[in-house]
Amino acid sequence: MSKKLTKNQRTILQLIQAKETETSAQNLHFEMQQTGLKIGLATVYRALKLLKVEGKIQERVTPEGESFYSKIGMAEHHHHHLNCVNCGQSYPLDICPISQKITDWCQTQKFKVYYHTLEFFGLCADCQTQADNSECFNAN
Amino acid sequence: MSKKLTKNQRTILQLIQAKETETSAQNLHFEMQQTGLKIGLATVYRALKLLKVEGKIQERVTPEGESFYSKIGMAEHHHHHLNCVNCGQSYPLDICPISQKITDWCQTQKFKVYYHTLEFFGLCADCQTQADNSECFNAN
DNA sequence: TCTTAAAATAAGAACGATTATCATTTCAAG
DNA sequence: CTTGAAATGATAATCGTTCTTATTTTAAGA
Repeated sequence: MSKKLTKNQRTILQLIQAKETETSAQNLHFEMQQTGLKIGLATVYRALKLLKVEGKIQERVTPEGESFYSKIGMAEHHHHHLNCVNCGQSYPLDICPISQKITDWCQTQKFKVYYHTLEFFGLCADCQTQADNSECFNAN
Repeated sequence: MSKKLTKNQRTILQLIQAKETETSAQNLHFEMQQTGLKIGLATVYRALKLLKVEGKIQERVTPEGESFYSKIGMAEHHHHHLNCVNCGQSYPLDICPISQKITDWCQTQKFKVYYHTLEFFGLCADCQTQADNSECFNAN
């Protein structure tokens, strides 16, 4: 289990671990191109999938269907979001009410938990006023 | 706010409310065709977006980027999942550790919470053994 | 009941992130 | 140095979703 990583895979893992914010596959690809590292987009996706399956990074799929990747949040230091169902904006929270006890229980379900996501959905301040005016339902 | 719904929009809302399980836009479209109701796929998507923005239904985006819709879970009667990062399978849970107190706190952030999602990610029983053998990383 | 402007709709094209394909290159064991 | 497996790059294909545009429906006013 957990085979030795290739150079590309290691580079991507390090890039992600160096970031405090989540990033997309496309963005990682762009960054590597800028740095002079030639790498195919498909390879980036393949590496991300591998790292994900090995539990080394975590993925969040936005309401728009795009995936963002980040290092596994250590202890209580990970992020959840308030997501606006109208404009799609995500506002990070810094609380996490999921106790270790709950994660432990999930493990007993013959499921190996790497991490969890907790997302709240509703209307952000801006869209609350807009929605009241019954307009701007095509924000993003 | 909350304008009168069109016939199509009402039909879709009722279809969703009649279901105990989440359903996709494509599936709703298919079902309505079967029933003899002629409706365009785009109209289904527009209706779902409207209902979502009005807080009448909730959306869950799978790790594969597909959206599933369901009625807003009343009280503690909604669903969270164990999601396998390898094969993509979602196993519904029937516990929810998010207290009303937390939701209330989110409301104080000038954010109107309609609902939340809580998802656990890791390896399901099958994929744990497969991953140990370092194979089959292309399940789905 | 007509008129008419706004909203809703249908059909299909377009979009875009992701995945599949496949030929080529790299890697590691022998 | 061989050689087969794994990784890679370039690009085509996929597919759920959104956009476009012409048409139809709706609802309010005359």
